Amino acid sequence: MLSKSCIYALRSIVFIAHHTTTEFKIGIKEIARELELPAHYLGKILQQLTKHSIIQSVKGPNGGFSIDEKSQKIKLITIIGVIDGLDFFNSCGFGLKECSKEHPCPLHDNFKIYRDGLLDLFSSKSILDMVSKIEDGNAFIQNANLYETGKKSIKKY
Amino acid sequence: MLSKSCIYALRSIVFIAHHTTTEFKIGIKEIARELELPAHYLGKILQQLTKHSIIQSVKGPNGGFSIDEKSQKIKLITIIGVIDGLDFFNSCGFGLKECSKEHPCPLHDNFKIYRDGLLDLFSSKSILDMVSKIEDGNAFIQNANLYETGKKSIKKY
DNA sequence: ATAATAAAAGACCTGCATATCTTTTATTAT
DNA sequence: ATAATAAAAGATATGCAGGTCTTTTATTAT
Repeated sequence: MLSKSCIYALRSIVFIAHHTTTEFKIGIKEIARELELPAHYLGKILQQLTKHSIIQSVKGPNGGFSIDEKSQKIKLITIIGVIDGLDFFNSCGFGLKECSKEHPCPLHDNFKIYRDGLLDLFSSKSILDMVSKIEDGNAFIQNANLYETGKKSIKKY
Repeated sequence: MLSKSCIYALRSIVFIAHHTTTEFKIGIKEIARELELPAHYLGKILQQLTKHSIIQSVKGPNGGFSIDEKSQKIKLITIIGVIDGLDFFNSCGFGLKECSKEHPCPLHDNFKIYRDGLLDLFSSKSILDMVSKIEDGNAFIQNANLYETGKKSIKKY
């Protein structure tokens, strides 16, 4: 639904928002390491986001990426629009060229509910909303450490 | 969400169910023409479906594809499982390896609603359900003819 | 000034979904 | 038997998302 690029973008932005201030920036390598993403590829994506002023970057020593207060209020849908475009939210689940009230596919109404629901979701949630959840300990943007204590994953020996 | 292959499969099956009986079969070329799909590629897909006994095929003159009564009751999710697999319905929208109640991504609950909803939808609807809608004139599986009379698409000159 | 750092930019590679083309096999009609 | 038909099967091509590698540019610290 969302491309990998888009997912990488969203997770990185949230990570940057969580870990930086205008003074303390964070580099591609560290983001890539912490989120387990391919560093060079991530570079391209962050470039795009920088060009669109969704995040800020500084080159050279102590450089890296950060995100200002204002940008943290950006809604997820904006980022999706920049990376993937918004065609998905107006497309037919069965691939019909035109799928509308006048010429619906057999699941038009059903698909529409979910597509519209996701659109509403992405249109209502901001970067900051994600970060808050993480800071409250109610969500994660990094992968679970499989060897963490108390995780069901292990415990079988 | 569904791959092109899967969409081609679903549309073709519905088309076959709508247009054939055990006596009157339909060939790849005609299906491809009517649904505007690449014929040879479609062949491969129909092969898979035949192997899985979701449709039936006969070679030679007057041969082609058909679908028996019993197979028309097959649910869409079965076809999706054959062509795409069902990983999607158990995956994280943010790409986390583990995304669960214990280690949720920031939109875990929201994504889950839509994923589960789609799963229920595909699990409840059969080929026959699709065909019925079409035969009742309440849905289409072929693309709209842009030059059809009374379609908003044109009418601007 | 120089060296070190880190993003930006550009060129290139890879794998897979998608698509095409050709040959083979099964079936039917003559 | 033979020719025609149509799916099956196999080999090959294409396009693009995803990923890597190298060079350039901007910035900072010494």
